[in-house]
Amino acid sequence: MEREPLHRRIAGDIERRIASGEWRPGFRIPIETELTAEYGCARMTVSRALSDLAARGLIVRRRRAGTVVAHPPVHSSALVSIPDIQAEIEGRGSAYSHRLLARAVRSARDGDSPLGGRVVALETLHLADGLPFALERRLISLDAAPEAETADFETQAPGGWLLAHTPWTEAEHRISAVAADRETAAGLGLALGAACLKLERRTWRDGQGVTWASQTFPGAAYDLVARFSPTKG
Amino acid sequence: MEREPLHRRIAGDIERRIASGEWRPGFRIPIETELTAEYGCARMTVSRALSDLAARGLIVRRRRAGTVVAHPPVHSSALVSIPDIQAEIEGRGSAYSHRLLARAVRSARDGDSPLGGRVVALETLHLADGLPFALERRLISLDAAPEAETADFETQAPGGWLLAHTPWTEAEHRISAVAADRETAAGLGLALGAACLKLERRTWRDGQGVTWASQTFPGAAYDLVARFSPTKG
DNA sequence: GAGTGGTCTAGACCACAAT
DNA sequence: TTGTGGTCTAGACCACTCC
Repeated sequence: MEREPLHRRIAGDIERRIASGEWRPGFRIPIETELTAEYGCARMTVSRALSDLAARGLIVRRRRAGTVVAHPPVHSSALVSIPDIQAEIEGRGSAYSHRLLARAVRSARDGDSPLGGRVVALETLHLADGLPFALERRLISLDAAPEAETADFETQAPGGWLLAHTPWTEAEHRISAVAADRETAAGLGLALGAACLKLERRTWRDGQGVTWASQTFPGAAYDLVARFSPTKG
Repeated sequence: MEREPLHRRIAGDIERRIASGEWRPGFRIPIETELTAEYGCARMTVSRALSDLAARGLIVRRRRAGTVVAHPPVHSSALVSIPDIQAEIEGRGSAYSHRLLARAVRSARDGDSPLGGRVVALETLHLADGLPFALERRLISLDAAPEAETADFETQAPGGWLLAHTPWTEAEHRISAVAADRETAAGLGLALGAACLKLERRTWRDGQGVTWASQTFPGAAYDLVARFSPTKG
C-alpha cells in the first residue's frame, strides 16, 4: 500500500476545490497557519504544498496579501490560448465584434467525435475592426452544458461563454492548412481556394466531451507563435 | 538589493553545469550530503534545490541509485518536437529519406533574423516512402556551429545534425498557412497556389542565434496535434 | 506596525533499490 | 544490508506590503 505524502494530499485537496469551482479565481484561500491547524502538521508541510501549486500557476501567493486562486486557467503554452479570439484581437488593439450566423439544436452524429446526446450547433463570424477575422463552427454538448440551450450567443461569443460556464480539463488542438471552401470564402471575403489556417479544438471536462470548435483564418492574416525555453518547464 | 535564496543558487549552479555540457545526460551528480557540505547548509535546502530541478525534468532522482542528469532535453509539449521530421515519418511506419537540393555559404542578410555573420544556406526535400513530404529551407549560423561549414548534409539531414552538434536553449515556432509558390509546388508535387502548412522555427543557444528553418508541408497531408491537461503542469 | 509568505536549520524516521 | 532520497517537525528570522 502506497502512502500519499501529506503535502501532496493538501495540494490535491486544494486543487480539487479549485477544479470543482468551489474556490473561484480571486478567492482567498486559508492562510498557512490555518491550514497547519486543519491538517495538524508543521507549517513547512503546508508551505511546500502551496509552493508546488504556485509553481504550477494554480494559485498566486503574496506576502501580507495572502494566497488567492489564480485567475483563469493559466496556460503556459501560447498555443493553448489561441482560441480566445476576442482576447487576441483586443490584445493587438483592435475592436472586437462577432455575428451569430446560424444556430440549431440537434442530435450528435457519428462525426461529432467527443460529443454525444444533443448538441447546440453554432456558426459565428469574428470581426476585428469590423473586418472578418475568423469563421467559427462549434458544437456544444448539452449534457455537459445544459444552459447552452438558452444562452444568448449574440451577446457573448460561444468561446467566452463556455470558458465562464464549463471550464475544460483536457483539450486537443489540431492545426492544418486548408483551401477555402465556398462558405468560408464568402464569410471571410476570400477567393475560393485561398490558403487558410484551420484550428480544430476539442475539449473535455473530466472525461466528458464539452465542445468541438473549428476556426478558420485567412492564411495571409494570421499565424501562431510559440516560444519555448526547455529548461524552464 | 535582492538576495537570491540559497536553494535557487544551488539549483542555478547545477543547471548551468548541465546547460554548459559539463554534466552530460546520465552523469551522476553529487549526493545530497556532499552538496550539503559544499554549500555549508542544511540538507533540506539542497533537497529543495534538487526537487525543483527534478520537477522541471532536468534531473532524475532515485533512492539508492542517486541523482543523474536527465537524458536529452525533455520537451513536454508535442509542438516542440514537430520539426524532427525524420522521427515523425519513421514513427508512423514509413521509410524516411531526404535529398539535399542546394547548399551555399554566404553572409547573413537583414531578413535572417536571429542570425549574423556567415551562414550556411540549405534546401532539403524530405521524403516518406519515397514521396515528397516536406520542403525545408534552413540557415545555420557558422558562429554558433562552425562545423556546419564542412558537415555532410547529404548523409544526415540538417535538423538531426544540428540537434546532435548544437542543441538549442530557446526556440520560437511560427505556424501559418500559405499558398504554394512555384518552387514549393514543384518540390512537393502540388498545384501552384495549393494550401500548405508552413512551420518556421528559430532557435537560440544562450542568446546566440543558431538556426532558422522553414518547413512547408502539403496542407492535405499534414496537421499538428497538441493535447493538454492544464492541471498537469 | 503587524500579518503574511519565504527561507532556513538540525535534527528524525521511513521507503526504496542496488548490492 | 546499506546507501540514497522523501518526508516531516518545531522551531527561527527575515522580507515584503497592506493598513
